[in-house]
Amino acid sequence: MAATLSDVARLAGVSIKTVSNVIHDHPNIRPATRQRVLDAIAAVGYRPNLTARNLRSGRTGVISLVLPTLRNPYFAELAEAVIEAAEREGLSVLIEQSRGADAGARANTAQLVDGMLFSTLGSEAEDTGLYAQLPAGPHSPVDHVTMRNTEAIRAATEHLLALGRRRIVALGARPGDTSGAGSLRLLGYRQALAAAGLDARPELERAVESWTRFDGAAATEALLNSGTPFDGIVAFNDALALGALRTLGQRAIRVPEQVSVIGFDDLDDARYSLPALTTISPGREQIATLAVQMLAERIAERGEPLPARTITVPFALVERESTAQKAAD
Amino acid sequence: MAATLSDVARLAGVSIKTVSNVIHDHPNIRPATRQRVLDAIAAVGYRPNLTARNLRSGRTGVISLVLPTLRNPYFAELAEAVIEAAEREGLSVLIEQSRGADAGARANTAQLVDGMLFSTLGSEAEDTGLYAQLPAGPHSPVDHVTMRNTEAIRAATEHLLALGRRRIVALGARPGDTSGAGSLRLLGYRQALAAAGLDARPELERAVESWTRFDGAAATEALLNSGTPFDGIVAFNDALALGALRTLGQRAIRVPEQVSVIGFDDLDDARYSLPALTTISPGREQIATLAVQMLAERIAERGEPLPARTITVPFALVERESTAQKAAD
DNA sequence: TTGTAAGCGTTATCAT
DNA sequence: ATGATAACGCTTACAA
Repeated sequence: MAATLSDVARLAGVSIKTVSNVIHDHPNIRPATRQRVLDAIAAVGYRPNLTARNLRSGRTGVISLVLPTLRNPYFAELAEAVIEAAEREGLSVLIEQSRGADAGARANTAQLVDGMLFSTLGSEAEDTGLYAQLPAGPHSPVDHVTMRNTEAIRAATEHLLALGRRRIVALGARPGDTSGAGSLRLLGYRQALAAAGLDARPELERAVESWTRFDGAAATEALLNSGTPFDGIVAFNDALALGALRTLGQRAIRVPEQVSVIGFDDLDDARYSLPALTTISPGREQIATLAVQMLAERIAERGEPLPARTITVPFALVERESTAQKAAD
Repeated sequence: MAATLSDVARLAGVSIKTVSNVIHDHPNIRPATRQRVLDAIAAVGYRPNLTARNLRSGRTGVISLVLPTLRNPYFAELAEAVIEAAEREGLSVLIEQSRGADAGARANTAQLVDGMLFSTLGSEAEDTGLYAQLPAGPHSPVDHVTMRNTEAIRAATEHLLALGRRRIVALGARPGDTSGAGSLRLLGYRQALAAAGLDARPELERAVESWTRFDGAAATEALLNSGTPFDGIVAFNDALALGALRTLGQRAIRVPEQVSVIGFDDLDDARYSLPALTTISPGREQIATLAVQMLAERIAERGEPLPARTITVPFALVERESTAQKAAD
């Protein structure tokens, strides 16, 4: 149905090579010929067939982004950042939902894309940045753009300490975790307490099943019911913090007057919660940009396998209402 | 680099046609031959080249979803639903962000995909379901899966009326709107009031710039400042309703005791707000499923252009805390 | 400056 | 039951 190169060539009375030359702005084309070709292109409404071009070039201009779910605003905002970064590199993004980046799920579209981005590598629901890999094989090198999990939560905790908080809850610890964002963040919390000369209190390290608003609300509920006194909450992500705010609101506990709350992720939601949530901005745009760039490099260097690289991006603490200074202090 | 059909054929000592036959489970293959081919496939780690297959078949197995932004949970949840529906049809989804489905943006990946889904057709930021179209041309027929905008808001308004509310605000009207979801929903609101024998009060129809949490909060602020008394809010989407809840919370106005609030969209957020938001569930999964199916049909019927079709899906009213019956009533 | 022709990896039509 | 071989639409040496 669609017009092809030879349709155009026939109409213009030239060879397909000449048409191709015009399309690719090759030098050495007589202006008259060029014009004739352009007219023919317009006349038949020619659009290059990208599939054929892809077969020839071995590239598709598409990368895939594998993430657990778009319903989680963290991943939705990450996806948006990736799509924008990819567009800047002239790449389109195919989104694939998959818990745990199992090879099976990858194989799905692996032949269709030039490269793949994973928001999480293991089966842990937690994420720490982005992984980039060519679709080549399971053993090809993986680049990683990550964030300063430990330092950021340490800074968050120190922020509450500086406000005079002394009974600070770590919301989001996970029992058996020894790796992943959870344990890195717990470490930062403990470091901050230790540096301030405070003892770690196990009853202030609250475990959750998953880093969701629901679990944040439930854990806060349980915390209140336990009677353990506290005056600050360092939540390991914004969803947990927003859940905590909900429970505190329900129980009529005032934030920030009675309890200071800080999150991690800087979701759009954090700006509109009541009160607006102080949080760690992990550098999402930069993570997306760098991961896409590294992947684009790998795609370009096809054949010369670059060694796996890891980049860590800086974070920022965004102060909002939930940790505002108490008026009477 | 990757093994091809002829690599396999050479190793198995057969022709590529035979290999292809084995791959496609064609009949009439001697078991011994089949086994030899399968062994060869395993030996060289052969994976079919999808790009070549696409060129041959004229299909890519990819559709694109064009939407304004993933940061808006409405679109993120819609995207998730579309991706899941597409997976069921064996399709992958490429996400493209674009305000207003201008032809320029479409052309981008049009050659790469078998079909396109738009969450909004005109330049209006509002959406009403999904539009489905082949990448063929701007004049090809467009299918539309939509929701009962008017009936749903009418039901929402009647829900508040049934609770005894009489001064019900319509939050989300837009000044010059004569078409699109906004005007359809305003119509439903007015119908409900009229049916209840109530006069429409212009001061209760509150305009907003955009259907965001921010504007919902601001409009509610303005409403309170205006001194206009009201006891219910029908928000034209959940974002507006959540913004309203924020302002009401800040002003210590109790929901649902003093004011009942109902939204539209049934976002995940609606479940976790304080109080949890009563809302209209517009049948998002069904919209996504039907739109993908219609598109898949069009892709299959390539050549026999089906006429443009429109399907309207049913809605449901989801009762939560924000319209709970007042205890003392 | 332009044309001819090979080849990307498949699928599918013919023979055999 | 299997093999040659011609497309699919494009890019690109190589010729002319």
